[in-house]
Amino acid sequence: MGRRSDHSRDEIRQMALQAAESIVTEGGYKSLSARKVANEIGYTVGTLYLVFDNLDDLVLQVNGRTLDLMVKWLEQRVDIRDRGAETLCRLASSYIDFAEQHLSRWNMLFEYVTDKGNVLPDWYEEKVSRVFRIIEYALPVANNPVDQASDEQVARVLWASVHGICTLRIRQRLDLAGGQTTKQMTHTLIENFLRGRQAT
Amino acid sequence: MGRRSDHSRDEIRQMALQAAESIVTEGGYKSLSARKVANEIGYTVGTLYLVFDNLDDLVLQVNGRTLDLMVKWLEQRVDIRDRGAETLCRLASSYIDFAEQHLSRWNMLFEYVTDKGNVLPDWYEEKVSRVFRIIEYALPVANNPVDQASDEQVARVLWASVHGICTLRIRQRLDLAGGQTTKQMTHTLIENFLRGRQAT
DNA sequence: ACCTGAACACCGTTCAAGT
DNA sequence: ACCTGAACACCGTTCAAGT
Repeated sequence: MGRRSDHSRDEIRQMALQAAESIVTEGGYKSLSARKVANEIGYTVGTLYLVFDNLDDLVLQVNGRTLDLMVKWLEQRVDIRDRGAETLCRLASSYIDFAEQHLSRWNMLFEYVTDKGNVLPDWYEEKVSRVFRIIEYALPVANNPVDQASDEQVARVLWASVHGICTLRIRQRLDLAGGQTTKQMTHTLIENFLRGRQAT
Repeated sequence: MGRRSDHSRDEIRQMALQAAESIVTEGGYKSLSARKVANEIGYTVGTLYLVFDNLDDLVLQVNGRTLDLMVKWLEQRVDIRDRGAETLCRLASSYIDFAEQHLSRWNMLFEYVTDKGNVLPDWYEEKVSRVFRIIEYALPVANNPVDQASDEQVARVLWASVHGICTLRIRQRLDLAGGQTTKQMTHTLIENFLRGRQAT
């Protein structure tokens, strides 16, 4: 056996990531396995461990790419120079659309629970905060910036909230009370919150 | 082999659920396995499948009990006759405390993604809405109930939001911007939202 | 009737051995 | 140097066979 050099280390990595993505997209993250990925790219399992630390590492890389995709998705749908409630609502709607459109990958994004303390590498944290930054820029300027949470803080509060609505909805933990849609819920949230923020 | 009747069907179920809970609490939901549960209760794997449809079924039952525990936890910490922002903040804090105190079981609660459509049985949905009802009762009466989302709707919006903050925090997807704690975030959320709701 | 335990078809991960 | 494939220690799930 051994020695083929058909592909560079990095090529194998890219191939594996793409294969993993299509497996997850097709059958959900529970259907992902090292053997399947290896098979799909025409290598054996062993090779995968030359290129990734373990399966969790591979998952993390895929999740990183999902975050990249999400940033692009949001930026394509909202003009980053716009601000205000309307823009934030459009961002929330786009976020929900993304989750629905890439359901399996979105699920994997938040399923990932590492065994030891859930610490994430810096490059990953950076990708996460890039999402938050989009929200931050869309925040309307506060009326009374004194004794107010900073924009950075508000962006996080607001986005975590939108995310919560989105999760519970997708995980079916949220029977739609009174027939409100997920988008309506996020709009209720954003409008009331911002009104309250201006009325300090 | 066969035939022991040391325990009734239901006793075995209870034992298995308790064993599963302690396994999850100890080592996280990823460490849960049918063989481990069987071993812990002194039966073989086969027996588990006489009592549960499959491992997902067992997980769902455990999750149901976690929800019961959560309801009790919240009710113990907040007087259900109280209403208003302060009460809601206390509920949010208690929710976060619960997640931290029962981290592994809380993680399992939201990890559970069924393969087919994520549909959950009625008895489970009922347990979920019991949590929402606690929030609903704590909502202050709206100033201007006309053209307002109903209390039921607002309760869901608000609680999904608190949940989102809690999730992202626990999953480490939320670097604490400006050093705000999770509890501060929920309070910012609740106070601004309610102020906005009264200021219609 | 109740439970077993072996079997099936899978896993993640490692590493001596081949080219 | 690069990759293999067999091995190890696990999985979930089923079901003929024992008492």
